[in-house]
Amino acid sequence: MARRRDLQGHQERLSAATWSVLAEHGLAGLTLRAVAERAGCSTGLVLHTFPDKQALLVHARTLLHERTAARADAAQASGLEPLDALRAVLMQAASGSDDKREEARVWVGFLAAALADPELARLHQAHNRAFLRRIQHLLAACRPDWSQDQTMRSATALVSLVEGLNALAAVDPETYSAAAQQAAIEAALHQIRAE
Amino acid sequence: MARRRDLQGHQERLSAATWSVLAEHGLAGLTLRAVAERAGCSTGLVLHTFPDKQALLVHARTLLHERTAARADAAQASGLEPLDALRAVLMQAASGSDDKREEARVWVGFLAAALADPELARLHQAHNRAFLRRIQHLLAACRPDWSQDQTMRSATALVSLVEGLNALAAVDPETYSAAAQQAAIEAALHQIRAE
DNA sequence: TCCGATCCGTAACAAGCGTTCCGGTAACGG
DNA sequence: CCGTTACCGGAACGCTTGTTACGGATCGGA
Repeated sequence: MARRRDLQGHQERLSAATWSVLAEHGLAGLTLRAVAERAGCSTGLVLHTFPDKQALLVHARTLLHERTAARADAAQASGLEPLDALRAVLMQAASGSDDKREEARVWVGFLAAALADPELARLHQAHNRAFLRRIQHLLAACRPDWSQDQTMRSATALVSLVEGLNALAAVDPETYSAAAQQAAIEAALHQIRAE
Repeated sequence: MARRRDLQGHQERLSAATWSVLAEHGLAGLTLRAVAERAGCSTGLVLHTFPDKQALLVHARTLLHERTAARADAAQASGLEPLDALRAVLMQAASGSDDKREEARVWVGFLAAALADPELARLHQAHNRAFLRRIQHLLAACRPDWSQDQTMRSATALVSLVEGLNALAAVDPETYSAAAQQAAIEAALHQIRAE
């Protein structure tokens, strides 16, 4: 026997480095060497931790979703009233702060990578549909009088609004500032309440 | 003197090939060789038509915007009532048909490329802000009683909704079908009318 | 203490990239 | 009809990429 490595720790550290590089240098700059340098290790460690580059991307994408899902869980639990819970979930999903905007850039990068990689596309679909279901359930609690169709339509619109805000803020943070995003979400919530 | 080349024709053909490759193989598959093969020419012609790869991307991005702007102009002119004009513009911007969905994939690709390329980011901002202003003006015609702030907020929400629908439909066309997109846009328009 | 198994950094590999350059070729003017 | 000139294809270059293989470093157990 000999020294035991911290596999899970390496995976998480390399995934974090992947996010960082992806946010800063985009998809084209996301090389194994750049990830290794950002993580402070060699490219050898990267491919001892993951079988290949795609596996690294898949792990980073999955971990990103788990983080956001946990954050959404916390936001959802914080709100007592159904509408407050819905607001909290939508607001934390939007890219208000700087680190959230970095996360939005990473999200756009993974989205573009999913255009060519079927596995990443599968992951994106699964995660986005889970988010859609979450909003749908919150919406049903807010408006139990709505039909399932109407609830579904409204959930689709809310999710599209939030992800559209994120995507646009990733490249144009001035126009889509935190205040502009909050105002847009608040207006959409107002519609939910009033209609 | 000798034979004269069709510079503009080559530029347009290569830009179209760029869109096609970008939609099918993503950012990573967007190589000069792939573009040349799709256009049915050699890589030499590509770099005789454009100084380098970035210039090709910039031209393709600009041409894409001009096409969509022309289509938006046509949609805007077709509607007699202000609300109908707004509806027509939003609907043509959404990715209902198959070729529109391909366009949405291209848009996502350029968006991700803009994360690392400042020039592409500049173009994206300019084009998106122009679209935002267009919606803002249409909205002002629909609701002259609204304040400028309220008009601006609503325009931001509408643009984010449409671009979010496009981005999500690019990777998950089943969930974000043409019908789902139209329903989401129609619901947003209903809010404009009712509020 | 020393052995041996385990882990990781280094260096090399082939493949593919953007880009350059030159030779053949096609078209126009005389 | 022919010579000149502009144009384009294709091969080559240097570089970077993902991936692999090897050797040294490092720790646990006897």
